[in-house]
Amino acid sequence: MRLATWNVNSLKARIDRVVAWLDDVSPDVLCIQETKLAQDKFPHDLFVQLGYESIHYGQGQWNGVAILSKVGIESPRYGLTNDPSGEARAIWATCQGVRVASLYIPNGRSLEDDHYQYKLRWLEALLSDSRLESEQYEAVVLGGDFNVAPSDLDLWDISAFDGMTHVSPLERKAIEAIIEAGFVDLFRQMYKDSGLYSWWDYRNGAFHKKNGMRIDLVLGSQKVSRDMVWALIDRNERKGGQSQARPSDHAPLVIEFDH
DNA sequence: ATGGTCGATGGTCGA
Repeated sequence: MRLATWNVNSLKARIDRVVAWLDDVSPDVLCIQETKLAQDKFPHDLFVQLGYESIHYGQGQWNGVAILSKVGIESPRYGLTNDPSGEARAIWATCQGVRVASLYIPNGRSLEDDHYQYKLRWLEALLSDSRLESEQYEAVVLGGDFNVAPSDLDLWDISAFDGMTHVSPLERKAIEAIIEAGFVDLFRQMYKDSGLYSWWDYRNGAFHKKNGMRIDLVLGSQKVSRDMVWALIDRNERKGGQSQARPSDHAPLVIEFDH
């Protein structure tokens, strides 16, 4: 199975690029974050023309997550069991026997902000659901924008992140807790190098300066980890250019495993 | 190059 996750930063603004990318890469399953679409605005019919069934959990101008699948969608679930807010940040489906989540973890904003405590509560609720789903399914993948760089390898300069979110010990512990619950950071399993990022700020020429972070992850259960074949971050998709529509600030992460 | 993000939105916030 080829599975990808991509924070598109508005599906409406990105639809041409998403369609072209699906045509190029042909993932069996695509987890999308930040659709920024109301529930009734999602282009299910367009994706059907490309061979994909889809489910969407939208709330309008912010957030919004979706799963596209060429191999079926069963047992959809919206949100988290103990969701701290009700924002549209999690959606689940079974695709060809694989339990898939598309996740958009809260940003946190700053360590002093209430939104940071919300982020930590949200990650706790995700840990709880990850355990629940693991009891039901052997193959589980949690794909999404985690808004956490798991280690110092996952950003360009740790000194630029002193006192910032995305790297704080509590956020990293929350990711580590999911890993201790039996999940594996599938991209990191394949590559140990620094400098491999999935997000670059639009501002200050960050992409060209290689000032990025690896905050988009696919966490897989042991079964998926054992069956991994390859992984890649499609950083070409972060490029702009005069002949191309504007990019998202995130690049897609693609994994392939025997299934 | 005396500026330097983007998207939803319709003044300003969120990332």
